[in-house]
Amino acid sequence: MSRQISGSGSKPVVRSGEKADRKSARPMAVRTNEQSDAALVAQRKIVRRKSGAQRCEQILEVARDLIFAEGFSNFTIREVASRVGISEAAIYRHFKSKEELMLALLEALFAPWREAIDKLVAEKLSFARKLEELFHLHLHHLLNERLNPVLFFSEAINPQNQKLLAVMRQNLSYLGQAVAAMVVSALQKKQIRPDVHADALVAAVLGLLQTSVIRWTLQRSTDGLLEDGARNIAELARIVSNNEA
Amino acid sequence: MSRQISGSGSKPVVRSGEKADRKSARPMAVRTNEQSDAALVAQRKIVRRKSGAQRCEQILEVARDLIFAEGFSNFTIREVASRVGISEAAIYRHFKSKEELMLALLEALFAPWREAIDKLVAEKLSFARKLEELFHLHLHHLLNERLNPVLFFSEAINPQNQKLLAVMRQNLSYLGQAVAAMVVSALQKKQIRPDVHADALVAAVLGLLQTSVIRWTLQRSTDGLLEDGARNIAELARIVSNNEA
DNA sequence: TGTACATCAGTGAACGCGCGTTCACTGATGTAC
DNA sequence: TGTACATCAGTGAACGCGCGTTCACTGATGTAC
Repeated sequence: MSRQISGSGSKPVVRSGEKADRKSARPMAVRTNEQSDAALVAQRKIVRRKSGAQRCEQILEVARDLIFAEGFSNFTIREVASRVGISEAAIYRHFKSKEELMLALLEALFAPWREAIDKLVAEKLSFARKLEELFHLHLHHLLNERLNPVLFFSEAINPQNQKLLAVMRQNLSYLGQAVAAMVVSALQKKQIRPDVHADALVAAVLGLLQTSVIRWTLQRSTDGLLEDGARNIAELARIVSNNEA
Repeated sequence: MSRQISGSGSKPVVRSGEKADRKSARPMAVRTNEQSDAALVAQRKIVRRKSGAQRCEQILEVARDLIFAEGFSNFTIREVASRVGISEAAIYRHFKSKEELMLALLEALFAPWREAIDKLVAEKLSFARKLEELFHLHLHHLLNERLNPVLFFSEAINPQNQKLLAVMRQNLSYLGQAVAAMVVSALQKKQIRPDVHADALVAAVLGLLQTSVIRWTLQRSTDGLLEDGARNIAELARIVSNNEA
């Protein structure tokens, strides 16, 4: 898009120097003879190595931060490599392609989220409390763990990549099933009015969760996000609660 | 992404010939002396002109179809131009930049949608009926008028373009205000249980609408979409309806 | 009814850029003897 | 404890490609006289 507005700067800078700075982590304004090991290493363009596993984690972490903070458009192999402090080619030592990197990132993001949901479903709490906890859990993962809606939407938008789309669908349906389990259990325990349709309630809960996500995505601000969302979901729980029981 | 899989084909084809074929609209396998005017025109690379307004509309129409069917990733000036049957440069006679084209497209998409919503809000119907109509209206515009969620999400994802993001936000809040107006009116007319919080109900309605959109975006199928959505929103209306009145 | 001319919708070719990916090569690291 | 060597994480430079955009130019169209 607005390519002429190269506001981000920092791109046409000599990259090797950049990396060295990041690694040696000291001013090093003018090179003198009493250079440190780090500086020498930097001059020789040798980067301290990390084991494969460590580096993989680091790359995923950087990618996660990058997408969370700046969206998908800035998520390039060049940018990830630059932030990690290695060359673009080095990324390919750890991930076969950009797509592989993205799939690995998705798994790293969604796995803990699914675990947390599982744990919650199994807990012995009232329906209202469970909804409340689910909402907090969901937003916690979105905001603090950077399980990013951006990631989520992005490949729904570029349906060229069927694998990523499938992963998205899978995780969304996971959430749906968890909510359905909660609703069914609450109906059995008569915590919910018996005339409430389970499917509709599930849809309403998912809708409220998604509304919060979309609101955050569009506003990029957490102002009132948790409060409003929690209030709405509590109100939904109250409306369907079985007062006669 | 998967660039090696150049499955889409049709890209590295000589482009001028492609255009000519589209215009002359006949086989024209081997050129003979008894060529038609159209073929001659094609040979001379002269495309029958359209007035500015006509062409603008056509370009927007093509862009709309393209994004609706194939998502954002295929939405390029080249592709639009190719489908319209003119050169890329010609697009710039009608739109200053790709961004301008997108803003014009957004307006073309959202304006009728907003009008339809306004009309519905003003109508004299029960709350349940209004919700039902709103749901149908929303999905009708999404699916038939191709007011595309893809468009909607896409720039939420690339927050580099603040103008587009602003338009999205604006239209979403337009919908929110319309629903709020419906709810407030229904509360006044005592069609809704008086203990229902307006904000929460608005959020639930928006949530159900968004759920339908996300479901369609991820599944790209309308199977059961209208039925399920309508059932859920009817159920919501039923749950909050004032039975004592 | 011609004619002269401004305007306007079109053209093909090129541009600079950023992207994902690959290449041959380098030097550190771990390990077997 | 050295030494030889396979492996592995790194490098810089280049690649081909698709993108948005610009260029000088062309010929059709509408209009004033």
